[in-house]
Amino acid sequence: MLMATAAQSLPPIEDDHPCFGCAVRHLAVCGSLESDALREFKANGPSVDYEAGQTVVFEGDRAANVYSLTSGLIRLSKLLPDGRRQIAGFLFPGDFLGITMEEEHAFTAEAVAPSALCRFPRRQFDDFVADHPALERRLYAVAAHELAAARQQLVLLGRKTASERIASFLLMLADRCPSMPAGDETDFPMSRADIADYLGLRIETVSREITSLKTARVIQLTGRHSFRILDRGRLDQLAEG
Amino acid sequence: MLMATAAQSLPPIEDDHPCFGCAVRHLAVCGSLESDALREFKANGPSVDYEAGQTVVFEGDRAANVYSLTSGLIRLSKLLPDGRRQIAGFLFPGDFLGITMEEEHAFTAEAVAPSALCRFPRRQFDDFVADHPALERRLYAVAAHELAAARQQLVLLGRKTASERIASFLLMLADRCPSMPAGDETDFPMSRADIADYLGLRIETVSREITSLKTARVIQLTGRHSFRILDRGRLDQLAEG
DNA sequence: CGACGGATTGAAGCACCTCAACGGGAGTGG
DNA sequence: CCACTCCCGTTGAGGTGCTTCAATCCGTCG
Repeated sequence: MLMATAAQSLPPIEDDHPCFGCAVRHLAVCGSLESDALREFKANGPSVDYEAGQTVVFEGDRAANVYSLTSGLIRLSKLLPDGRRQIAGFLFPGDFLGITMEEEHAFTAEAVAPSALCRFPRRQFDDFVADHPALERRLYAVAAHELAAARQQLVLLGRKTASERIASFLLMLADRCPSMPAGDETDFPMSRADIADYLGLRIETVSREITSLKTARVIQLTGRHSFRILDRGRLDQLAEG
Repeated sequence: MLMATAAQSLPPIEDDHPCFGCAVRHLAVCGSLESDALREFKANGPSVDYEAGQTVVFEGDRAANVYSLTSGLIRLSKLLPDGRRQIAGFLFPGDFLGITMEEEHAFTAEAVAPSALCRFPRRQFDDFVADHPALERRLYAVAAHELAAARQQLVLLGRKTASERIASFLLMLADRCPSMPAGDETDFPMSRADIADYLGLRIETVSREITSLKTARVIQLTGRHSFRILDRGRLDQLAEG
């Protein structure tokens, strides 16, 4: 129903359109473009694939390209000199990679799972955006949304306890990537190490807190990388502090 | 010299212009507008003043207005149900308040020091932005910049130690608000409590770490709310981890 | 089967927090 | 002018939540 709503406002495209069948057009920045404009846009943006673990952009690289994620999962991270790592966020299908006015990427982007992206040369992308106000607005909306999410994460990292962080994280996952068949199950492709570096914890702590939630019958582990929420109210309560 | 550079690209305005003499036009979003457009813009944006401690917008308030800070200092914060507080950022003169596509403000904005802002009704502001691509681009640039700053802060909160956080904070201050007369001195108007809630620490820890830096001759306290950097290299090193 | 990497569990340590006392500058009133 | 108070910041002592170090478990793959 949500998709239908989004689809209603989505400009229609033809069967032979290069973006026909794109599963995330209603989510991505592309969704703001009319058929012809989108065709022109996509002409500059070949699809590129990355395997799990591969790096899309390195921190400090010249920001020569921007990307739109069509499938898979990307992590944005930064490394301190001594090896400590912080993951600033995950990109899900439909998300945009390359919100910056700087010359260099500030964060490393790596594929967590096999991922496909549309890649656009930065220069051409900027020119194209300048000619398409709807796209520019959409980009601003995306940036504003990412900013709000990042600030929300600041609250988590600055003030929440380990169990509150885990609860918040599980809720976020349940919201963003519900498993396809059974709606009540959620699977997450990232490792415990990724979760830890995203939540500012150690993997042992992540493991312990997840076990603790399991023991308390708040969640049920349906696999190493999937779970089911048993007591949503309790989880909400925990996440809020 | 920096100001001169910025001023070169700044559209000139007349002596009788309502924004004539505005000290932050080269920093603010307004800087992207030509004289006439700026005049029209400012016609919708009266100046409003707040005293230290007063709230500009409450978390959850309908986002009816947006603001441009012309002088003073604003903090963006969020409160957890049990009173824990996290400050997501500080706004300095020239900064924009109201980057959001949501209906409600996600954070509370309070004046840390006496502050003056130009206030614009959100609706009119959006309409105006839609008619002025240069302003729209500037807003996107501002949002991208804020996003990068927020993500950098995520690294600090997630992975840095107390002394690294303090070092990073002092460097940020030295960068953003150098005291007017002597360039090597920096004063900061916020309390230890504000610093603590920004860095995810307790005030006692902030106090101890500052004392520690003072004892190590890395900084010199020139007052309760001002300091001088004695060993920049060491401070950089500490901040990096 | 044996080895490897990711995840879990246990025990001990430490960085930061909590609680509590003290200090010092600003404002007030005698 | 001093005494008093209040608020903010500092300092000290003890506690704890998460980390660190280490062992074990388990699914996967050669």
